Amino acid sequence: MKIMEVSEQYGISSDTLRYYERIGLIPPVHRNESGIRDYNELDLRRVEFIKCMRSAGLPVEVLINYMGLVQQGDKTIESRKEILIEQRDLLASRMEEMQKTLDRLNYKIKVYEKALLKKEKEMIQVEELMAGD
Amino acid sequence: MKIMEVSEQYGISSDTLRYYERIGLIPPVHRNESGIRDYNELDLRRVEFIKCMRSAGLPVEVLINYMGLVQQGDKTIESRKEILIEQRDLLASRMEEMQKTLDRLNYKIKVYEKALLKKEKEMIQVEELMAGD
DNA sequence: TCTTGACTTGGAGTCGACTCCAAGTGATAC
DNA sequence: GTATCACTTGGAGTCGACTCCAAGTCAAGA
Repeated sequence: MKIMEVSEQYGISSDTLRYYERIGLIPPVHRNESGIRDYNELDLRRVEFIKCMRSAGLPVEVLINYMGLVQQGDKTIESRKEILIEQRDLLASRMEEMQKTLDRLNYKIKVYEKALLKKEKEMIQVEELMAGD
Repeated sequence: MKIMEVSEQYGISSDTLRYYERIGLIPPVHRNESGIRDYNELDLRRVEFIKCMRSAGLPVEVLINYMGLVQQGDKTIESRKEILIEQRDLLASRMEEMQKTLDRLNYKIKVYEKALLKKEKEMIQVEELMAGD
């Protein structure tokens, strides 16, 4: 699969895909005879994993570190697990924070809706007054 | 309340508080006779609101826009409500995305735990072998 | 054969959101 | 009264994460 197709399939620009490879976030991608990137199954799985983790805001640096450990095989499982636990906890607490904000936004929206209803009512009263009955 | 106290109370650097004021995110803060910021009740409520919204990732630009409308009074309630609804929906969908990642992290952590248990078991078997019974 | 177009590289530029800095002022502590 | 310290300003610098660019290579089509 060529870089453009990967880019379209995952919604990641080819610039970003190359950037990820350059900084070592994704190990060197498989190439064809002409030296052009030809993503294989494993490459795609990595792209998809990174996309998922990045979409939740996990820092690139942490992911570089994690992916490096994956490359080193089973002896790094313990430290990989620790990284994931740390990031999971951070993610969970960010989500709690966001939930608070979400609740607050919903509350404010409700308040505004009430205010708008009240306004409308007043308008109707004015109309009735102007109708003169 | 002086800028340093506000900074400590809300965990926002005084540089950031001044920055927020400069870009119009927070309307000019009350000053004492010597021209030094002296946050009053209303100023503090605004700081707290901004802190909450920023902690969930609402963009500064959107908040500047919203705060500007608040300053213009009741005639802007409709557009303010629309902004909040848009941001609420964006926030909710970001949280859904994050939930997927959270689930995936939890799953991977479990897999790693199993792998570690298996490893440990093998170690014990090796020990038993070396004990020679 | 020449052009088109997708790819390659390394490096520079951008963006959002701060964060730091230098130079200056004014009030409190010794 | 002078030293210290928090404050003031405008502007420059930083950081993370891309995003864009120029110059070059290569394969396929008119």
